[in-house]
Amino acid sequence: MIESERHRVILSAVQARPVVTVAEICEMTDASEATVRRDIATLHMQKKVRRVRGGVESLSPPQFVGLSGRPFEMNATRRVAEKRAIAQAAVEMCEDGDAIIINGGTTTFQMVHPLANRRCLVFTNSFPIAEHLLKQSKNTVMLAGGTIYREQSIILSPFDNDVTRNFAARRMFLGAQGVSKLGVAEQDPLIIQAETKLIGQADEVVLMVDSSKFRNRSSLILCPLDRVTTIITDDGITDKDAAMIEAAGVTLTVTTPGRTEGAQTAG
Amino acid sequence: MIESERHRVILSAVQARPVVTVAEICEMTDASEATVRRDIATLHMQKKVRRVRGGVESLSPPQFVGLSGRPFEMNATRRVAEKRAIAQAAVEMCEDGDAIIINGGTTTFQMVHPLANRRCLVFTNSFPIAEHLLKQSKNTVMLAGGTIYREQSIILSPFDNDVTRNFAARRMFLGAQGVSKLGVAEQDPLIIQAETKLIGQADEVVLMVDSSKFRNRSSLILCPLDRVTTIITDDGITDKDAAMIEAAGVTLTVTTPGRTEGAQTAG
DNA sequence: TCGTTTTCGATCATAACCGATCATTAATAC
DNA sequence: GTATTAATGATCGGTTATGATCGAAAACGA
Repeated sequence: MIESERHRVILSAVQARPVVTVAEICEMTDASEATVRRDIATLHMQKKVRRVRGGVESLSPPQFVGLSGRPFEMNATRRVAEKRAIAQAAVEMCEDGDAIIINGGTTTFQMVHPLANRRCLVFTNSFPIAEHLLKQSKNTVMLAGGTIYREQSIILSPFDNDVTRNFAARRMFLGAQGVSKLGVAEQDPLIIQAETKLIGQADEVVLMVDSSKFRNRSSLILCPLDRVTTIITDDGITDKDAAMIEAAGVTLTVTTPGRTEGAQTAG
Repeated sequence: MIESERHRVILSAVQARPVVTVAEICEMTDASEATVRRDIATLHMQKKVRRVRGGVESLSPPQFVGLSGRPFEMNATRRVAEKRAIAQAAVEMCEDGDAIIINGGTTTFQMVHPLANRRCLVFTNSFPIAEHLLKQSKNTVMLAGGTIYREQSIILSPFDNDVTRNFAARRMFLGAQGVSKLGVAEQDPLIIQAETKLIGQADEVVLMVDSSKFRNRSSLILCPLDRVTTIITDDGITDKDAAMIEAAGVTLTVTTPGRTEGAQTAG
């Protein structure tokens, strides 16, 4: 087995469960202990995994797994201030009693805090979002059924005929990896699959992306831009991108991360 | 089980109930008392848990409001020893790779700890069970879709065509409020509804009830006794009840709460 | 208060793990 | 074909974790 192959095996093993021992990896790869240790050292240097005595563990789970208090930690996510402001603006679009869909993602996750004292009907495919809303809010929570994918922390069912098809919402809130005139883009096929299932169940689609996402090029297009009703972003957006959005007939809401309240609407 | 793995287990266990004893952690991790003490000391230094005489406790007591405001954890503290012994015996029926269904309940919830180092495919309608298995075990977790009911902490969908129908398991593990020759009884119609959905998806049904449940009179019959393959209970069961079970052609497993190993099978 | 039981901390031998080194093998270049 | 390089596996010494033992300390019951 070649080196990159082993690395792949290790990475996938680590995301399948919290911790994998050296011996287990030896067995999986038919490599010697020495080689596995070298692989682990390499991946550790690349910050792909955390090395612990006896084996490796995933880099993310200490937060995602380590419940107690806040689910997956802010530290893991970049541009928290922007995401918080965007999430705040998103929640301000909701009223008590609304039926909304919140797709899993680090930006949408920020909605759980402003949602704390709302009473909406929330459908989500994100385990951390459901967990947080359950424990810290009075919203009614509905969850998609299926396998829980640890890495993405989303729940996805291979079957089409699940509870998702029976839920109709006024709005769906959605994060994404990239936005361009080609449409809304993601990187992970699994996430595409999960989002595609939900996107048809809402009248309006609200896309929540910080301004850096307009510079991202991701290969997988989720949907065209005109499927989106509203885009919420931060004030780092360029005039050119703003023009592009308005040209597509999409409402643009620009937030100012500094202030808590700060949400100015334009377009 | 390596160090970081044990730490995970401890953190997760502490979060499940207010205080966990050293002996309990030994059992969960297959480690010696000395090692567990060292682990506790380490976590205490890291301010992850509080070390108390006899075991560990959570740093944040208020965190213990489960999904609902109160009931889950409180309820779970009744007859814990019995429930844990029963859960232990239940897990011993499982092998790695098995597809099993675990219905929500305080008795079945105790299965999450012995399941820590198994690798099964677990389908559940219980949010807390999914949460714990996800965070502290290597098992693949599948979750039923639907509304999350805080009081019962189960997930239930009003629709029949959900992911549940596509899951076939070897065994289903089930708790109940009462058992008599009339059958398996519950008190909450919602729980009846949830259990009915699952009970048809498994070849064998394993009923986990502590011996006090044989004296309970609940009005809602879930299923007749002969739908159950095995009943696991504790040694408080009367000869009369044992005879009744055997007369119904059900295998009876009696556990001895005091001992760690203690599971004697008869019938 | 005393004696009993449980829990704790320290010590030590053992075992597991790690890092470094070196010989061997495989791949590639010349 | 050989030479060069990288990767791998085995070995070994040092380090760290582990489990058993035992005496001390703390809780408990009378």
